[in-house]
Amino acid sequence: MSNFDEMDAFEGASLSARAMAARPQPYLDGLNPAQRAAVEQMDGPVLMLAGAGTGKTKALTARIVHLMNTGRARPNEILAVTFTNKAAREMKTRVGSMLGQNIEGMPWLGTFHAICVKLLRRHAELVGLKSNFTILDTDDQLRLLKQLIRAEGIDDKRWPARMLAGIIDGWKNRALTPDKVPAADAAAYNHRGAEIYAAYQARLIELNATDFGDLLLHMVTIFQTHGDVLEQYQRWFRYILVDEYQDTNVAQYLWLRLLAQGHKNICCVGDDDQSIYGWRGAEVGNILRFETDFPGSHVVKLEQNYRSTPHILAAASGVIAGNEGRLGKTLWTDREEGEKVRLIGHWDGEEEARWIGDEIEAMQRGTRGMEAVSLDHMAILVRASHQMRAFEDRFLTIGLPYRVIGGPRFYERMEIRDAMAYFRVVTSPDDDLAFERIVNTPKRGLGDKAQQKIQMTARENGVNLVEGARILLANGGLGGKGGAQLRLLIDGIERWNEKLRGPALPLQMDNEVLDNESGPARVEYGPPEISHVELAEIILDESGYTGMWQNDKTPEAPGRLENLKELVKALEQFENLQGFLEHVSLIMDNESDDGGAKVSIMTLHASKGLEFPAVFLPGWEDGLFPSQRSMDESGVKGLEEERRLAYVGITRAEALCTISFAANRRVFGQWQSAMPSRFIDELPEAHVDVLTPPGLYGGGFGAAMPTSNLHEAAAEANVYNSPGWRRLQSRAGERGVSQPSEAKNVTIDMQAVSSFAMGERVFHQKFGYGAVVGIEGDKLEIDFEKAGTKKVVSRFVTGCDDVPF
DNA sequence: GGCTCACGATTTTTT
DNA sequence: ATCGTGAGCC
Repeated sequence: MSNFDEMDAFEGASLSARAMAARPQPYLDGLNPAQRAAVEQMDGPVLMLAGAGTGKTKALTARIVHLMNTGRARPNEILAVTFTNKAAREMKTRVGSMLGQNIEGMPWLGTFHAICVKLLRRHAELVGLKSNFTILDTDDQLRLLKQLIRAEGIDDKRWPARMLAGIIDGWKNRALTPDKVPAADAAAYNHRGAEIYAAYQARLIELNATDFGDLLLHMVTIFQTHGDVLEQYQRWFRYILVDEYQDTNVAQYLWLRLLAQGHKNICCVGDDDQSIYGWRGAEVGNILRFETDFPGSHVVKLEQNYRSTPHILAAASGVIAGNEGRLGKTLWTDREEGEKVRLIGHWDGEEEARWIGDEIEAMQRGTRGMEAVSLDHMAILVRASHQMRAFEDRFLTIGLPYRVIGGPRFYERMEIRDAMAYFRVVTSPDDDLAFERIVNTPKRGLGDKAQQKIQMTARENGVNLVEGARILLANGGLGGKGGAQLRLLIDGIERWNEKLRGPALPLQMDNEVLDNESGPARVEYGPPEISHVELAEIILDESGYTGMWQNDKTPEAPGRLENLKELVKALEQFENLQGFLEHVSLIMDNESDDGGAKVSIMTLHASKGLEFPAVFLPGWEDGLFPSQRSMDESGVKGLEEERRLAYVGITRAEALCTISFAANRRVFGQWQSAMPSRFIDELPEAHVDVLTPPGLYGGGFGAAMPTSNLHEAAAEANVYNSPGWRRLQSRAGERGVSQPSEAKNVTIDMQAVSSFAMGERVFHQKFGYGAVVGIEGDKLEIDFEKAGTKKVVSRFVTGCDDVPF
């Protein structure tokens, strides 16, 4: 691109605009016309419809840079919202590197929640909160609800707190405060839902706390009831950008719409075909309605796909075409044809796992002249997390390294939450929920009775639980071992709190004007006597929490201690405990990964936004995928969302996509047979290879025979759905008849014979301690103390010098 | 107050 | 099958 081209584009524009345009704009190079249009259409509402793999992040970041570069907005006047911290981080990094310098921060680039926290801290008093409110996690939320439910005398067995939490979340997603719950929802939670919701909200205010949903809800409320506050931000945010717009819920939508009414420069990026979060409140309708919601808008479609082969795109398009009411895009690519999508049926889930394992090993090795593929470049995407087990079991047995994406996150682990609760009690003694969590952890002999006494005393005196406990002890209301232990804890909290050196005076909150640097109102802290890292160690140590895990003999204990160490290490990056707690309540991700190539296993939901050269999509059976529950609960809408999930799955693949299903599967301990997924029928035949299933003699079904119907070819599996056939098959499997489609030379490495002896006590990362009860080559059969008998490759276990148990 | 046994539920999940 | 919860028992 030359500057002349650039000038041409601006011919007729004012001199200043031309002068602006004359600035170097290297970020425009390498954008395709659609992307470029999305970047250069700066005025008014813009909907960037970005199909899978069409380079939307590139366009989005280029747009941000362009806005700054052309002087349309300063970095702090751009509001850029994402759903995940990961996305926010990526955008920050990319904007930074595109600018080729360290941008002086974009304070308003972040997740909906992070941005709302910033705003809410400035205006907390408008909804009855103090600016230092705490953000409850789901655990606290549930405990609080349970208390309220019991106080109402409701049987929380018949009416679980979880259920109510879900209902309340749903209302919050729809921006409904207790007084606005519609009559149609009156029957919710045994007709008491709205009532308890109101009580819950009131209690949160008392606790000076919010849950995640409140962050949005409170801000919408403030914007709706305080025109002056809203106006101030409408003026401030000259440009608004929203990522993954199809995932926004009603509250987020309202929030955005209110803010966008000022300059009307809102750019929403999304793909209606990838809307897969309807079950948690996302409204596809938001993106479908964009043009009517924002009159005078421009729609730009990004349709050139840079990720997948034509066969893969065609397969995905074929499936998604079954949905009604799409905005409609046609993905295309100039890549080479590549391999067709592969389809294969199996006898049962275990065989499916075995076949995929073999297939992965073959690809890793490189077969049929194809290049070897790194395990990092392969992924297995499942509908429900319980499907992962079959793969984990199999991969553990054959020694195939894998990683599970999206399991419990670091900050959701019990030990981390416990530790955090200690920090919370120390930093804010009013945090009753945190106190409840740790008062008897480790065990201090303070059971229900003692805890109730503390609650009573606190309530009678109108103080927090820590204070209540102190009074109770002073009155001699709790004696014995429990009393002494409680004394220790209370004294400890006091001691730690002194060492903490509470916050010095918060700087004046200025609600009138946004300061130019536009950071959140900052609170300064005095110099602590000891570092918060040391303090954290002291707290965990003196409270006996670390000791509790050191004395714990379960296989998880060492890992938990490790996590605690990591937690303390993470503290170093923060100025103080408060800052850390704030960060953690919003950032719940865990990206730590040790080296070594591994196959990724994850749910389809977790795979959105990712890509892999080779993707396996197992479990395509009606009832499992599409999920029966989804169809029962949400009918056609549910089915369409499942179909979008299929679309997301297929479009994760760059070069090789393998779909499979099993005729039989164990569900909740019961064997069940299933029909192949209806989505299989929707795959366009011209782009699919039906593989011969292994172990089915003579290619019992679908053997690349010209059939008019893939489904029919695949469904024949059920013909053989009898116990006798099954037994025959399982034996065939054991004899090794089951082979991947690529013939391979199986070499059994006899060198690898394990160095373990029968009866030897060993330790395994996942299963804990056990004894060797069988040895076959390098595979060991181990009777684990906790996990039962498993076959495991010897290099995954370590011997221990312990005395045999 | 702590432990054991029985019962029930069991898609997807970020912040 | 398996896991977490809660009631009931020591």
